[in-house]
Amino acid sequence: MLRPNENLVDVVYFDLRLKLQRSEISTSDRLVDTEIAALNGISRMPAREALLRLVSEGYLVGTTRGFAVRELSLEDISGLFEVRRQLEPRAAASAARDMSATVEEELTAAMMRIRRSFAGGDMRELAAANVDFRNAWLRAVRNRHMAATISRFMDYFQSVRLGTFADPSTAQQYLDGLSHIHEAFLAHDPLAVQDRMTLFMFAAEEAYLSVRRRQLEAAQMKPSSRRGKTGKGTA
Amino acid sequence: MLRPNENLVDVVYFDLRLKLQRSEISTSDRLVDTEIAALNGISRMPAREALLRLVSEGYLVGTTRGFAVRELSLEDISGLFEVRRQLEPRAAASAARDMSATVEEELTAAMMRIRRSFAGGDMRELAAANVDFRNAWLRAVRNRHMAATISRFMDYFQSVRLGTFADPSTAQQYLDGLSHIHEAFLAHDPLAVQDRMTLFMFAAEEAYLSVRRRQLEAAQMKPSSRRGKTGKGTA
DNA sequence: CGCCCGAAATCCGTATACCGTTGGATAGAT
DNA sequence: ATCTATCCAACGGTATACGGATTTCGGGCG
Repeated sequence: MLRPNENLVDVVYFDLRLKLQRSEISTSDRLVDTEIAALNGISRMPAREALLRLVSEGYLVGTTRGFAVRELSLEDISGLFEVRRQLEPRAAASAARDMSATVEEELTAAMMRIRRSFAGGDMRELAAANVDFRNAWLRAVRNRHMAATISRFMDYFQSVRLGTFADPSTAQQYLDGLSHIHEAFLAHDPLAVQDRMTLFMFAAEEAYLSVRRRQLEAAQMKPSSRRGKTGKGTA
Repeated sequence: MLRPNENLVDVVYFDLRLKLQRSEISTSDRLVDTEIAALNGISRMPAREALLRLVSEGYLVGTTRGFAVRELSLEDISGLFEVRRQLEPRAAASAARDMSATVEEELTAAMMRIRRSFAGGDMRELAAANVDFRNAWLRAVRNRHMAATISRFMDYFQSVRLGTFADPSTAQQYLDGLSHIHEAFLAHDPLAVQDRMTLFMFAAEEAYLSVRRRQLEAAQMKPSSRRGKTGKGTA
């Protein structure tokens, strides 16, 4: 995420982007410019431009009846993870090298929040804490192009993320992997971070693929179901 | 580059993107929506939306007096190349593995065009042929997310590219490096492609940094000079 | 009772209009 | 002649309006 400069387009854009990150918009929702405009007390154009931007960045797709969150195909997931594997381990390693004490604290705070929500079984909270964790180390990445690219590729998965925590053994595996990464960060060991992040990436890809496969199978059984409201609420 | 679907925004967007790739828009030019609209016989909004999209993708920057091509700082160049180094060698390797005969021919055709324009001293033609070469192998990259990301990162350098061919020894080095890559492609040797592409990336980074450094020094001497027209011409 | 056809609503794409800001130009003063 | 203050035009941002395509809904016919 960058800078909410001061124009209406950016306001709407970052608002929607945040909602996307938090999985507050489901795939059955339809985002309509007039509706968003009304909710924010503005005209169509800024809302529309924000939506178009999200489309051009690949988060949404335009339909004949409103905009919808993009659904990832299995090929998409594989492809996106191939890119992530090339970038994230290396970037995390550089973050481990350059990390400040502040970032370290944020990382630990996020990790604790993850453990808590995992223990409490709150999957939505877990997903949010997960975003915190990645944002924390991403802040330590000096290369802003690298950070922005990674951030973008991560955000594509928000629509599937919640599902990955459903299976307890997968979730446990996720928690272990992240703990290892966290430890390596605390040890300021870039190479360990890199290796563990690489392992984590492969496990994550597996998890996403299997979740998505199940989703697609379920959708094939029952290809019906439509309609949905947006779910906004900002000023 | 994707598909020119059929709406005016896309038409303008791809037109501008092509002009950017061909270095037909200089850093002193100012792109103004009304002007582009008039040239294409359309209203402000589609032109404006295309410009905003280019801004959000990082190709342009908005000023209070029209949009301008983004100038890369030395930090930008280093950062962008760090990402490119992570992606391109690997992607080129996969292209070498999966390449069809058609792509192989295109690659050779581009290589010949590069040699011709290099011998003829036509730098603009050389830059265009360079774009052909990368597009050829990029087409063989199955992962479209990978290809799109690489394509995007390459395009950031169009504003500097022409300058890198100015110095004869640098240009010769560039030609040699590319020839080696081409050979490796023809040999269908993914690992050789990967290694040579890696070497090429480092050399390219050096070249861009030094060109840009000279540009910035020159600009500091003579900080004046303004004004400039767009340079369009489509229907 | 179901299917087909037509009307209405929905929503995207495009056009036009207005306003505030900013940068430059012009004119006046030193 | 140069510096400064004021004015004006250019341009981006936002709002409103219109047209066309597509989907949905309802009524009539088989």
